[in-house]
This record gives sequence, structure tokens and C-alpha cells, in this order.
Amino acid sequence: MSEFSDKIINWYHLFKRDLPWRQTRNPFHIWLSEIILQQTRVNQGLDYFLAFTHRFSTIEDLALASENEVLRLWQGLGYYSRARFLHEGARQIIANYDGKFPEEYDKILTIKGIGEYTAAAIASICFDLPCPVLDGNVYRVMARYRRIPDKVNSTKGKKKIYTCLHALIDPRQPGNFNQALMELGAMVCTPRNPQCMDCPLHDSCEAFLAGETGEYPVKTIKKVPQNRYFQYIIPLEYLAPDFYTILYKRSLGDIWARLFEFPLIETEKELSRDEITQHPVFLNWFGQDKTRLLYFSHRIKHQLTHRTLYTRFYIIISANSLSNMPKHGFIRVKMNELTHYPFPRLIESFLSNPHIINILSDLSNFTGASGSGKKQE
DNA sequence: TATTCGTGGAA
DNA sequence: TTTCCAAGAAT
Repeated sequence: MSEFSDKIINWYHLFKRDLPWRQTRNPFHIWLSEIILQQTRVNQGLDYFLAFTHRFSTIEDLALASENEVLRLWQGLGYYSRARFLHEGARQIIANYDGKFPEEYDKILTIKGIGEYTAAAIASICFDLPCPVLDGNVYRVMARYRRIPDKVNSTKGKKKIYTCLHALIDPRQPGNFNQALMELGAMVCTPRNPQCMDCPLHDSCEAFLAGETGEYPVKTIKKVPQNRYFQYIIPLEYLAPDFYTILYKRSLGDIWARLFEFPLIETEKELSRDEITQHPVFLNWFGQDKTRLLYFSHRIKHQLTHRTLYTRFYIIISANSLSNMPKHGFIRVKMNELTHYPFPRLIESFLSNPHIINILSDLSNFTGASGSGKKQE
């Protein structure tokens, strides 16, 4: 069609990466790959794509799984609402589309977790519909190509770029056109140090010709992350023949929604060990007499996009842990069944620390008879 | 429209 | 060590 699309599609055929989702037009697999790749690099998402396709052959398999299992498979990838919406979307397709992925853009858009970008990607790649995608890559490429001064994600900038793309997209191979533009953005027209000499568009790119690739795309100023202070209490209780602990499923409307964590005391500022073990919430949950502090961690910094978390973990031996806990939300689980539950990376990393594994695997002193505990900084 | 939702790799 | 930011969507 246009010279523009010929250039990028030829480049794409020569230099595209060989990725598993590029060997299929199965809507389930394309859908999955697009959700995984939202705000996520290929290298980070690859293993998750393979794990999901290995576990779930069809949309129905996914729909029949539990939310816990889906979140556990997603564990560590971040932005967990993607996993919840993927799961919900699968159930939606079973209920509303008889298990068959819809083949029209407007219907695809009705699926939970699928927005303008993902709907266009699936429509073009799977069903040859001439829907241009507009993601971060495409915005960057086009903002440079046409020196678009509007901020990323501004309505005005998006409108300009969509107008361009509708004129440029190759209706015979819209999927290749879209993927070529995104791959170019990911591999050549990168945010920092774009490789303009390798770019098939450099002889007509306005920003390159003006020596201003660094000025585009125009970005918005971002807010500084706010601090939060977490103290996790890991209670251990021996109920022959197993050790148990307490978990809490996080609720919607905050970070890590629907993931599990240990009983949490969140405070306005960082508290010392004594302030925690004397904290009203701690005393209310575990009492004063029947607990023994086995270990408390140093301060662990965990950086999220909009929050900086400062966390300490406290491992305690506590008789009758669950009896004083609030009835709602807390569950008692066997220590050796923690792998059934999805945890945020912060907690998963703590639990997989060799020193912590040692402590948790050597609890024989605490099987009911009085033993001697150790604690350390 | 602005904000919020993770994580890890690179500079 | 800090900052940036990567195939967005929901609210």
C-alpha cells in the first residue's frame, strides 16, 4: 500500500524477534500475550506466557480455574488486576459468546481487561481487521516521525496519531503493520539512544532530520512515590503434626488486591521492635504472654510505581494464634501449603531467603513443650 | 482527565 | 543508589 507500510513491514520480516505468540493466530494465545505484555517487557513475560499456555489449553480451561490458581501463576509479574480480568474475561466469553472468542472489534472491546489497544491488536492480528494499535511504542515512533508536541496519552495527540495510522495502515496485512510498528519502537526507536541509522524511516522522520529525537515524545511530569510502612507478623503455631500460620487476602482498592499476605500492621511511620510487640493491634491479636519473638528482619525497601514500602517481618511463636484474630478475612493454613497461595514479590522473596528457609525448617524446638528460641537482627 | 495498579532490567 | 520505564485499563 503506502511506502511507509512497505518500509516497516519489510524491516519487520527481516529483523523481528522469533516469539512464541508470533507462531499462531489463536485468539486465546494472542489475547493472553497482549495482556501479559501490557507495561511489561518481553523477557519478563515470556515464561508466564509459556506457563499459562501449558496449564490452560483453551479459554474454557482458564474459565474453570480458581482465581487463586490464576493469580498464583501470575505471581511475580505485577499489575495483578490483569490476571483477575483475564480470568473474568474467560468466564465472560464462556457465558456470552459460547466459549468462542468474538471476531468483531466492538465485541472484543466488551471483554474485561481489554481496552482500545488490546482490542485493536487482537482484531488485526487474529481477524485481519484494519484497526490501528496505539501503544507506547507506536506513540513514540509516530510522535518522532511527525514531531507531535502533545503529551503521551493526551486526547489531542492520540487523535492526531490515529488519523495518521488510518491513512497508513495496510488493509491487506493490518496485523503485520501493527506489529511492525511496535517492534520498531521496541527495538530501534527506543526511548533512550534510538538507533536511527538502523531505522527504515530515518529519511522521512521529522525528529531525526531535525536532530530532535530526544525531544519526543513529550512526557508528563510524574509524582514522587509516597512512603508506606508495613510490619508483617508471621505467627507460627504447632497443631500436631503440622505448623500453621495465618494469612489474609488483600481486598480491592489497594495494592496487591486479592493476593495473600501475613497479618499486617501498617503505621504512619517506622516503628521499632518494641513498639510493634507492644502495639495495641499486636497485643489484641496475639496477647502478651503466649508469644515468643523468633526473628525480626531488617528494614526492607520495596519500590512500587507510586509507593515506596518500608517493611519489617516478625516471626513469632504463638499458641492459639487464630483464636484472638478477627473472624473475618484471616485464615489458618499449613506452613507447607503456602505454595497454594499467590503472594506479592515482597513476601515471596522473604520466604525464599535461605536464612528464613533455615529458620522455618528448624522448628522442632517449638512443638508444644517449652523450648529455647533465638532471635536476631 | 488524573490517578492507580508491580516488577526488574538498564543507564 | 536512584531514576526511568515496558505491547494499558479501570476507575
